[in-house]
Amino acid sequence: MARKIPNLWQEFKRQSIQEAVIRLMCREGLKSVTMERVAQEVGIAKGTVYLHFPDKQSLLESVKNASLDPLMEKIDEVFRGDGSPDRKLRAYSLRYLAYFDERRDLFRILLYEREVPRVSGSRFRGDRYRKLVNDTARVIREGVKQGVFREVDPHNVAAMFVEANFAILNQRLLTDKPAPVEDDATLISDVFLRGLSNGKRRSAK
Amino acid sequence: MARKIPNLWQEFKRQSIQEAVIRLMCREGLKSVTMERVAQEVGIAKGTVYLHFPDKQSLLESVKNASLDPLMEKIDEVFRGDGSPDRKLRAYSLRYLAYFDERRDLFRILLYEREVPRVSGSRFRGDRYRKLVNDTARVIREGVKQGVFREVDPHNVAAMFVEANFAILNQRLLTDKPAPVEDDATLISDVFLRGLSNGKRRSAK
Amino acid sequence: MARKIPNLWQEFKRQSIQEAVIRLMCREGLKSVTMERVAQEVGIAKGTVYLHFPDKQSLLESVKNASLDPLMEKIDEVFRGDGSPDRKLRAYSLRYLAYFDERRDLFRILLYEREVPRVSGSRFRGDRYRKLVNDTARVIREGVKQGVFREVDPHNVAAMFVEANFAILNQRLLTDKPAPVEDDATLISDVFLRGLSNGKRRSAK
Amino acid sequence: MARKIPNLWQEFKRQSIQEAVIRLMCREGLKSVTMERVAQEVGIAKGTVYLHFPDKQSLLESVKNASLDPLMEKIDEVFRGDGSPDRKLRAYSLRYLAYFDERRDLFRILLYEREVPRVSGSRFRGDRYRKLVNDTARVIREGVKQGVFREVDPHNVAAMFVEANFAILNQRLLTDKPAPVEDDATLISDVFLRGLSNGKRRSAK
DNA sequence: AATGAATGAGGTTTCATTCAT
DNA sequence: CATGAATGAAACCTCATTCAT
Repeated sequence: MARKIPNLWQEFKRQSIQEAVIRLMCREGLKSVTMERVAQEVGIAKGTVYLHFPDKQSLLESVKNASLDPLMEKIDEVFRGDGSPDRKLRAYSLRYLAYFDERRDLFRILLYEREVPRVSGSRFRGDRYRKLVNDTARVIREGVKQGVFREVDPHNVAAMFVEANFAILNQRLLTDKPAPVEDDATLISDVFLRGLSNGKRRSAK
Repeated sequence: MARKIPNLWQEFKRQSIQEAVIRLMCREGLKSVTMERVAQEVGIAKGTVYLHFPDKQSLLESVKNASLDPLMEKIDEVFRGDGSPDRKLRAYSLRYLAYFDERRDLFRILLYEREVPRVSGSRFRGDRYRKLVNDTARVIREGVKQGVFREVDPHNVAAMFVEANFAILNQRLLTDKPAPVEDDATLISDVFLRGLSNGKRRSAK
Repeated sequence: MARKIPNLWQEFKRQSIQEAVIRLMCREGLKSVTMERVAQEVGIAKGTVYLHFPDKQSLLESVKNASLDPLMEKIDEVFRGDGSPDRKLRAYSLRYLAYFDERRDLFRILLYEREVPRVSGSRFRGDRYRKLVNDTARVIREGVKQGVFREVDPHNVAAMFVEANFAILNQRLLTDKPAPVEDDATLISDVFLRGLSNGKRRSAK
Repeated sequence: MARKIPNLWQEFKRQSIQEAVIRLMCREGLKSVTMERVAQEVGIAKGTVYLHFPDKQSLLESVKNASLDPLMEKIDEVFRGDGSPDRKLRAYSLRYLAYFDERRDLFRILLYEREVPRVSGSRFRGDRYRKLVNDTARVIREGVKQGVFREVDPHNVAAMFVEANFAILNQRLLTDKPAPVEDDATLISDVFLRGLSNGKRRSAK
């Protein structure tokens, strides 16, 4: 039990550093995020940062992860829930857009600026992205099995869906005053759910 | 006419340099693309590169443009043609995926690696991306006007469509043996055309 | 008190670098003063120089200032003293010439060589030069008010006086064996004090 | 006689280049005076400049000389004339200040900007400067011999005189709207002629 | 005589990382 | 654990000068 205290303390400092990075990014742009400035911002010495992160790459990665993990959890939750597949997809879009709507400043940098590690080289090789697509694919596969969706390749459609959400996200991040989250989320869902809708079931309705 | 020769020669050298960059990128990754190495690769002096490109940024940009411009032209051609809006979208997907299928190596880096200039900071602010979305939006707007598509926001849907194509592109670039281009192109078109299909027209069927 | 030690150490290293610059200047000329060579001369790494001076410009500037400040202080002292205006001018010349008589080597470069920052572009716009002229003008104005000097434009005459001292300084720096400092100082003062002498006072003789 | 034509032509081109340098200096500052830009400005090739000047240093030097030579000639003329020594000094100041009053732009750069060769390293080692002081010294020596001036070291006083004129010149170049040339010239002459005046002669008056 | 493409030495600056204290 | 001075590789860019045509 005495072991746990330092761990908590360690964890606290890790977070302090990550937050400093975020503050720096938002305030002065990625270019200003040097190990020196980060340490300064936390109020510790440059060398100390290296006690918590092996190198800069890892630090930025961890910041990105820390920023995206809550979203991933929310989506996990949605997917693990017991709504129907189409409802799950609708919920996905809504949560997704809503999440980025807060902290627009941060994500503008985290997503757009080159040099933020795309987790092992590229956003598209990232575990996170793959998991997202896979999980979505599972939902779609489920929908197909249930006859809610027509016969399509779940994995490909999932990629399209994820990416389409990303597209709208980008439109929103770049617009100064985006439309209400609900409207855009509905747009995505509508296009996709129609696109996936099973003719039979529909006419049956 | 004697005047044209040096221009051709200049152009040839510009291309030699661009090709050196591409070779370097593919062989050793973007990190190895320094002005020094590029010059070495071409077999000229560092300073000579600067006779053809004002700075590194411009060089990388030109490489990217040179790589993507032919695609943009093909798509322009499709959009300027006189097919119906839905046919245009189908053609878009097909040309798009087919184009990247050649030169997979190059685009893996050009698209994924951070630090390749996204033309003024970000792929999503890039002129090319904007133009693509705008042009696509025009097609969709046309489709809506003609009653082929239901009432949607053409710009947002265009963004989704463009990005969905990109999604599939990514899937293909990351897979070792992707499905036939036609299959994937059909998938995209099917989802979107269904998703956009006008109820009335449907019922008219 | 323990805090003061690093500050002293810092200051010491700053001075080591400045001295290296001076040594380099004197030995091999200004052209050889590159950041690389300076570091080499001190026996530290190139980057370390930048821990003490933000850039090369600042370094050279600081060397010049460090070299001239003691003189400025001496002259300030003279001017703040309570001698009569003519005595102050005499003292000025004497201190001025005496100061440069030591360290002739250094000043030959510091004053003559192009490229030593003239503090904001030119020796004649420099704060130091302006202050010198202004302070001298004040002394002359005082002399005029007291009736020691005849009515002249204090600022213009001050410029002449300062520059005439500089002229003699140059003559001295360029001669291998200059006359005694006192003789030259007396010469300047004599010419100027006569030139400024008030007719009335004269006739009073 | 056929030989003379190419010489004139050569001379013309030399001057074209010098003028280009002057234009460039005045328009964009010394930093923009690269061999490339100079050639561009003349409308010839970079290499051609080197047919007329062995290197950049020489070019700038020649520009400075070409700009100052006419002044030197005027002063020579004055000194060779048969006025009395004091009249010669008065004339010197007048011509000197008047000369710089035209072309203020050019001389601001030529005199102030570092990096314009001071002719073999320094303005004070320059032949021109030395000649000026020597010639002036000769005039003063003459004045002493004639009993117009009291016994002083002609060379040192000459240096002071030359430099004092320079001082006023600087004041004028730096002021936006300087006093009339005559006023400043009179000031210098008055101070110096008084300072040099022979007591006896005066009282004799 | 003229050209101008090519050179490459030379310079400044940045910053991730190390390590002695 | 923490520090922060020191490092030095690495990158970009400039431009005077040369020389084959």
